[in-house]
Amino acid sequence: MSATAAERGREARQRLLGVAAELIAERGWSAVSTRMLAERAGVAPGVVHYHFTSVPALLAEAALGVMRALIEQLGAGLEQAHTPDEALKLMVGFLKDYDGRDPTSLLFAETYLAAGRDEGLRRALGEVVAEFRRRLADRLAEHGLAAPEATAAVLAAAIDGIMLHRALGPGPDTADLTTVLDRLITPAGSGRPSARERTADTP
Amino acid sequence: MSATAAERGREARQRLLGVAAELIAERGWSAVSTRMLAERAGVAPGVVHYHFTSVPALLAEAALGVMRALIEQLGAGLEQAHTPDEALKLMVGFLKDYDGRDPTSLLFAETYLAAGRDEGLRRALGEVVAEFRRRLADRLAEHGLAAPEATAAVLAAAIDGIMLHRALGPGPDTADLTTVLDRLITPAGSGRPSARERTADTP
DNA sequence: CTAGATTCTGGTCAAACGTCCAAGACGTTT
DNA sequence: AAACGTCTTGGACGTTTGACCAGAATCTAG
Repeated sequence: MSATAAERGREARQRLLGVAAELIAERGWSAVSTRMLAERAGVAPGVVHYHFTSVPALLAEAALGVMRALIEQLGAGLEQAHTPDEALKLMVGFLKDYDGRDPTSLLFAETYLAAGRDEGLRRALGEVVAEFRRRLADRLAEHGLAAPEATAAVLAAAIDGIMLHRALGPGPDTADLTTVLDRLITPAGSGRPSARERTADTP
Repeated sequence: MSATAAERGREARQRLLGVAAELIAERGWSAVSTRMLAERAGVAPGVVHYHFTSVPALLAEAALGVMRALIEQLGAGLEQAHTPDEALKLMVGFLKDYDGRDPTSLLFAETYLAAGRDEGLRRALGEVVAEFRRRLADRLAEHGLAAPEATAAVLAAAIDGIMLHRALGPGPDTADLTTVLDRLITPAGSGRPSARERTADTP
């Protein structure tokens, strides 16, 4: 088996993936070109089609890689949260880092849209989102919140939507956001969370 | 002044705007080309640059036109709503029509992203969203809801985010969605029954 | 040291791109 | 009839695109 040659190849491949994620955010999914990728990655144009079957295939692999890593990180954080409030705080904290104008947020949005035009990408991305929703719903259900799946879906969607809107201009600050989103996990008519609308048994 | 010639010109211009909105949704913002637009609009390629200074300028005008019209329509509906619940029902009703895979939803998302790469478009789109948020916040404030601006921002963002996520696969149905979003306009600890159970009492 | 993989280079290819323009078409005005 | 304003035509321009490939380079294995 080769060691140095294969390693350099793997490195070039990885560099291309990283550069692809950057460029998707900067220029938009369909505006990323073979030569752009090659130049920024510091390789000859031909290398792109040596490591990947096509440019869209490279973009899809790059985007899914970043998204899976991030979702995994956030999901792992959720496992540490002991109350829905902690989970919410964690998610709002994410909103601080990813404000809709940064490369990661843009990559997410671009990938969402590209998924609508690529069946394979759509399926893969759908799985990533579904898994995160499931993990969040599990956390919420553990604490007896009503309609945990729907709540998780709305919460996750709200986070993404807020990122999108923020890119257009200033929105509510973190404190106000937390106050409002907190309503989602604090059912009406209760003085304290998980006191009245409890429908599931906590283990 | 000419009459028929100018009229035909105006018609071709309008047709190009309509076709541009379609193609942005179908192919993505940066994948719409001069010849594509001309062919579908049934005009010669040269007509595009006769009526518009550039392709991006045409795309921006087309997208803003559609979005302004839609936001205006929804805003007008809000003026008719007498309670936050009615406003919420109206917005969830919109979600039924625009589910994230339809041309209008895609146009919205594409324009959001394109705005990040075009200062002029960003400003114009920001104004459209801000005006809608303002109208929604006014409605919510009229009924004494706490933090009406932040609530309106979150509600509007949640709607957009839900549309995005829906494009990837089935999410919660309308009823569950209404239940959860209802929490946003029915603060906890208010002592009042859930908004769903109330009918038309005004404080 | 040679034979065999693997990776990289730099260029070619047809096609499509945005933009522009000279010439034609058409109805109105003089 | 002639001149005019407005819109349309179809092609030309230079550039860039995705994909591809023959050969050079580099490394491993025998």
